[in-house]
Amino acid sequence: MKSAIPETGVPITPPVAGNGGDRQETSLHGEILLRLRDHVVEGNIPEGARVPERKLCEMLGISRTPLREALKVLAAEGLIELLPNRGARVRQLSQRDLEELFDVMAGLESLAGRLACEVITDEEIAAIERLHYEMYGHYLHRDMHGYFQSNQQIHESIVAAARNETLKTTYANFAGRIRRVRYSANFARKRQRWAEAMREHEAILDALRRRAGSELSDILFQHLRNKRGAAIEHLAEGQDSAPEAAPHGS
Amino acid sequence: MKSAIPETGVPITPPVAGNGGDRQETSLHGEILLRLRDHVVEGNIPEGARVPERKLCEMLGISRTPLREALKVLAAEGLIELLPNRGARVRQLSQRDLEELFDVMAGLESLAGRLACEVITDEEIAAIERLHYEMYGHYLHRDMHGYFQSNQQIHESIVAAARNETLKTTYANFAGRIRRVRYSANFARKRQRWAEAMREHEAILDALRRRAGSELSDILFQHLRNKRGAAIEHLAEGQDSAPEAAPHGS
DNA sequence: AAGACAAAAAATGAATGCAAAATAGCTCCA
DNA sequence: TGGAGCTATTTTGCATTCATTTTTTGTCTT
Repeated sequence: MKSAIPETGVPITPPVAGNGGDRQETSLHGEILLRLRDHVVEGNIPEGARVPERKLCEMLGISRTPLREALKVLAAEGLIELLPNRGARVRQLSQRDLEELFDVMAGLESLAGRLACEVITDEEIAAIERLHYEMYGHYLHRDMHGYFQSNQQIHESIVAAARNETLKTTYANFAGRIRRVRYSANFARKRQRWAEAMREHEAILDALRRRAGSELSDILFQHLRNKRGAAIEHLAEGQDSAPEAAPHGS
Repeated sequence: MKSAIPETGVPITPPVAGNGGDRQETSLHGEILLRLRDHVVEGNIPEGARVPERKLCEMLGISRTPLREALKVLAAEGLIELLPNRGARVRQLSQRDLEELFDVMAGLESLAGRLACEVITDEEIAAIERLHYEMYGHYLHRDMHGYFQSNQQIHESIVAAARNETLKTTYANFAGRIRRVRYSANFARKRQRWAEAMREHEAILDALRRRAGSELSDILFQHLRNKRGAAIEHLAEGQDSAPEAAPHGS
């Protein structure tokens, strides 16, 4: 490798010499794609901010060609926007966009539940039950973060139990798009909504045990619909106007 | 066999001078993407066939850079595969892949139905009813092709009625992936299954009229599940070994 | 004659170069 | 002082070029 990384910018991750580490990805383009996607999903770039290619190239230590390929893919995934002749910006989600995304996620999880009922094993159910009680513990201790994690794991377990890689990939894609929001959405939970969510989770588990596919499908959809409501409300309050260009005084 | 593609130098479509005609797309890359996607979706390239960049460039009359960008996007969409250092090939769907795709489509339509019930207007329902009777006419006349079209239009109308652009886009993506199969799947319909499908459509319309969301969701899922069954069977019979080179002469 | 090895040819992956478009900067004027 | 208009710089889009990797071809050995 000869291209000395211009010292202009700080590399997004430590400049690993070999491949990207934990993920097996051979091509530079693929590696770039993974890193850029993470970088965007994790919210390191302010929403709506213009992101000059040159800067990204310097940050990543590569030329523009593979970067542009990665950008095109990220745009296709809905994470960024590509304005003709005007560069890439992190996609800014309107309230309507969020509603739509939440609904699609709800549909996917609802589908996952239905499919899971057809093929889930007792062991998988047992594992989800364990997560459920773990989550219940967090609930009792008012441990928001722990609750969030267990909750997420439960939902992911259901998706995994559906044994449908296509679904899983699609689900992951949407999850990435709303990840930022999802997190804050979780903290939006008021005490009451929290208790409600716990009850819904009981119902989910119950339907799952009985392998009641269409029932579970309904419950999951409603559960996520309620979540959506909380999330959107929360965001509507919090970020009314200026989501970018933070006033540099504070 | 080396390439079922027209010989070198023949553009896929006449080299439109201005913009792409009916679609508004400004960038060359975008134009290329649309054309290539259509080209693949319509099945002009044999499945699993290697597609040399050079040849495509000549066909499209462009250089490799925008073409490669488009290929990356198509790969992200699941239409083609990109083997490292070994070029692009049209993605070959295994039977399992198809099952998964059909299930996800079923989930998406099921979701669409549920959402549609919340917001659909009487006019939209009336339009779907018209399509339904039109389809029934085709059914009575044993007009397979007409039936197929009306059927497709009904399903698309339901998706449209959900008023969720994200869902619509995602649905279109999956529809593209299985389009080839979908078509032949349709011809797989035996007389009996056909009658069954008509009855299911009656039920769909009924649930829609009553705005019975979760009921419609169930019916749609089952309807597509049955379709899936027919399609997969058909393909398992017909294309054991050679999944390409469709004898479309029949 | 069949298989193995090696060199040539071709294809891919990435970098660089160049023209067009957009943004920034500057001058001039009311 | 503030804005319209023009110029310079930056940035994007695409073509071209360079370096590897893969594939093909040809020869030699057993």
